Amino acid sequence: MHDLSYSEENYLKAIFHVTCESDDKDEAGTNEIATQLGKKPASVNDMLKKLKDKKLITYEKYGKTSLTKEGRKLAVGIIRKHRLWETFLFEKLEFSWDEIHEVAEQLEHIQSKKLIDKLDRFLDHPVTDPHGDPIPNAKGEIIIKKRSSLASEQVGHSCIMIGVKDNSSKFLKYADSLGLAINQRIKLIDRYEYDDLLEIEI
Amino acid sequence: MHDLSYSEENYLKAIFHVTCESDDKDEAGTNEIATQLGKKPASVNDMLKKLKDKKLITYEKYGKTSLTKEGRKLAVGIIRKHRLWETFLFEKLEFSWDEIHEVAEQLEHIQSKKLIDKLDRFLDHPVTDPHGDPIPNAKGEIIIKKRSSLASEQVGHSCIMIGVKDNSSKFLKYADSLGLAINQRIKLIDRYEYDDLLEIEI
DNA sequence: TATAAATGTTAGTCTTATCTAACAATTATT
DNA sequence: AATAATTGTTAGATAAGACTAACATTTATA
Repeated sequence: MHDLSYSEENYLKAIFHVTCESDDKDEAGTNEIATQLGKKPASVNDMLKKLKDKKLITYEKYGKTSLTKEGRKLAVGIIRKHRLWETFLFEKLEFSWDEIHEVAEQLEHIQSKKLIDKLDRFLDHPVTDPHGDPIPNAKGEIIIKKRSSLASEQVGHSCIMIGVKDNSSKFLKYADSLGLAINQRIKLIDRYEYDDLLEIEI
Repeated sequence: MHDLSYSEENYLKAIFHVTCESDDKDEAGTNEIATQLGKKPASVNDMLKKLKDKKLITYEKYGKTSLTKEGRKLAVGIIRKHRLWETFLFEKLEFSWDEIHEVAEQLEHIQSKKLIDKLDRFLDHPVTDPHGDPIPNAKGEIIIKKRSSLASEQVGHSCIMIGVKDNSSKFLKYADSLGLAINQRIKLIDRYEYDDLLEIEI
């Protein structure tokens, strides 16, 4: 049906991340997508035209972008692959939390429906990846959990960490060093007015 | 050190197959490589120049090509990845004999030394892939078994099938339907002079 | 609301990898 | 050895995806 290039897949995924997976907005701008992907706005502009021609996004000159039904379906498929591979790397190959993202960025582009279905079964149909992000099912359904960020919690309250926003190796290593992990209970002890630095109890 | 493109990797692999893995010759011609890869000779010519500049092959105008030590090392690395992935697909994900090659063609290009080392351990350091081909070890050593083709055996003799030359899905399905499999004993019953068709007992 | 800042677009260039068509060299054959 | 067949090379075209630099539009702000 749709045969997407490596690049086209990355753009769809990026658009999904800044729209569907964002709490506030449901449209993406050229610059925003460029930042997300580490590309230049001019390159993004070229690709938006192409994706529009393929009817995977809605887009008008100087306007914002969002995924069409078809585009969203494809994006979710890529994210499903990414998160299943992350789970495989973490659970079966004993990769650490901070190493899996980079390798999954490559593995997510492997084209084989059968492979993903079999991987899903091999992993026993996991529902979240090692970072706490939901894994879409084979039908393309994804449960986007309402999550509130630690920064928006009130001092004195306690909560459970269900995921992280920043999947960079640097941040995850830092989180690890603090003892932060998925399903870890966190109590907000204090917030410094000056720079919103949080003091927490793990 | 060397960062190869998807395409460059495929060329190195193809050159390895028609030289190092061949019984008769140790050099490859432009046409031969083109056939192996399903590309045009002109494209191969361009790439040979590039690989020569990178010191991965030896090549002179109108001459034959062979891998340098460095080129061979890289080619073996790709083949190691290919065959480990094939083994994974067959043994862990229950893919069939004829389905694994196509998917491994994609997986072999994933760049992560750690991934391959961990996959190797996960599979318990296999020495041959599901088609009977040897898997190079982590040092890049590969045992190229002396194999004689069934066609060169004498009538009345019996032998053990250790591998197949043609990894195409079409051929492997046919082999399967005949009851042919790795480690299968085969007896050569008769050979027809007319077209060298063989009659065998499985 | 006029202007500055931010954001988005276009035109033109570059690289990689492929192709076709024409040409050149080598090898095989009569 | 002359010629035919095969094999290898070159030049020029194309397509994808990225870039820079210049320009246009929209949004924010003084």
